[in-house]
Amino acid sequence: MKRGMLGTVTGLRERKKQATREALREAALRLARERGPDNVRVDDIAAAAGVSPRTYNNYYSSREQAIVAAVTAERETRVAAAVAATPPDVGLADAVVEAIVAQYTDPGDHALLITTTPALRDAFLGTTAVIEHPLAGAIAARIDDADTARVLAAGVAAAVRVALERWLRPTGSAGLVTVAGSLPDLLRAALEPLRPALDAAAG
Amino acid sequence: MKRGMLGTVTGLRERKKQATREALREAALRLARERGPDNVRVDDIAAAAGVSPRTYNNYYSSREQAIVAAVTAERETRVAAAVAATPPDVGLADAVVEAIVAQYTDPGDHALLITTTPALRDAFLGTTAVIEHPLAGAIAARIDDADTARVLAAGVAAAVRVALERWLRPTGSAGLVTVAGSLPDLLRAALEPLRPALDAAAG
DNA sequence: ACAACAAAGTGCGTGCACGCAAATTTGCGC
DNA sequence: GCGCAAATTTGCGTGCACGCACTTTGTTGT
Repeated sequence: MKRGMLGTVTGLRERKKQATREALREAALRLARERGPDNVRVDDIAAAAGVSPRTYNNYYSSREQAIVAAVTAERETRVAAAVAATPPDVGLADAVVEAIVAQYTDPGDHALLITTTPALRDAFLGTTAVIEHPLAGAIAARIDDADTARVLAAGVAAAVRVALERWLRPTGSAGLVTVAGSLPDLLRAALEPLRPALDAAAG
Repeated sequence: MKRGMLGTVTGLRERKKQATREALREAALRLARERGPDNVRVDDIAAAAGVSPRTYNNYYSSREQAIVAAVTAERETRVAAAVAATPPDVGLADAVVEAIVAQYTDPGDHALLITTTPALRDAFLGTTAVIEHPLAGAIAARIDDADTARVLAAGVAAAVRVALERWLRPTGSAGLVTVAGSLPDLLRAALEPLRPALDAAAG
């Protein structure tokens, strides 16, 4: 198997695969915008991407995943990269928090699309799990304990999920205020309680 | 609607509902043991519990949930109760860790059944999310910040999930040792990195 | 260039989750 | 007891995820 100097595979196969992946998620996003998320069948997405319906499920394992994948793109790798690129004199807690906040600051406003449908909300919240492994790798590079890094990454991902839940809920249940501030603020607030754990592991 | 002095509903309706729930999960567990998890259709479970197949999905939203629900029973409420019952002179971190370890010490050995099928493994790992809300309540009773409690509970749940993943994986991928110790040990190890966060919130 | 091989795409069949609306059961005041 | 309103159960239809076997398409060694 021919490979580039870094782990990236240069073969036509792999390029075609990524192209199909991208075609699928972009088709999904476009159709969801046009018709509304509920009026898009999985067959439509597959047809728009020029593949069979069965192939769709070789790439995405639920109808909603393609849509949220188009929105979140490659957020997970960029979070990990941002942590890895942070100079060592910045504390681990700061590195992680800033990386998260930066990557979750949404340039294009996809919030409207996501909040529309409950199933999309859930799929979107599920994406927090994806950052877990890359982030664990980035943290492990700064502390020398891979197991601890894994737990911390999982904790961070969980905190991010909590922040996103608060952001997506207009109101709690009964009259309680639950000030839904800006997403960056919510993220910082949710990550705050984990700072001691990150600092302790890095110290 | 008539209610007891505590939140519990005394009506026949609610009792029947819980009875159905229990009948379903016990039927699911029994059939899974008898035939093996893959040879149990959702219709069989419903029939064994004396309800229609459609009703099954009014109680459990996936085929595997009933089985794991039978195994985990009401672990989540007992974890929360254990934390709440811990005397205040015990640190929050100790209270949480011991409560988790105690409730995840499995009297009946269901490990064999769970590890058999990938889908069951996933469903079992999914149950960690259920302890999140009760645990958040119990933690919130000890620190006066509900938002922080929520994040900490989510972090703890995530750590438990990591521990369970390690427990269920015989080996990593390539030759790496990854000593899969006893579950209590794995739980303590996974929760260790979060202690600073718990202590900081309690202090 | 060509053959052998591996990997991705496809069609089909099965089981499943869930929305919806009709039928049944339960709780409660009379 | 009686009947009404609400909650629960049920049947049905639809869309979906995925295992499996097979075809198509890159890739690799000679």
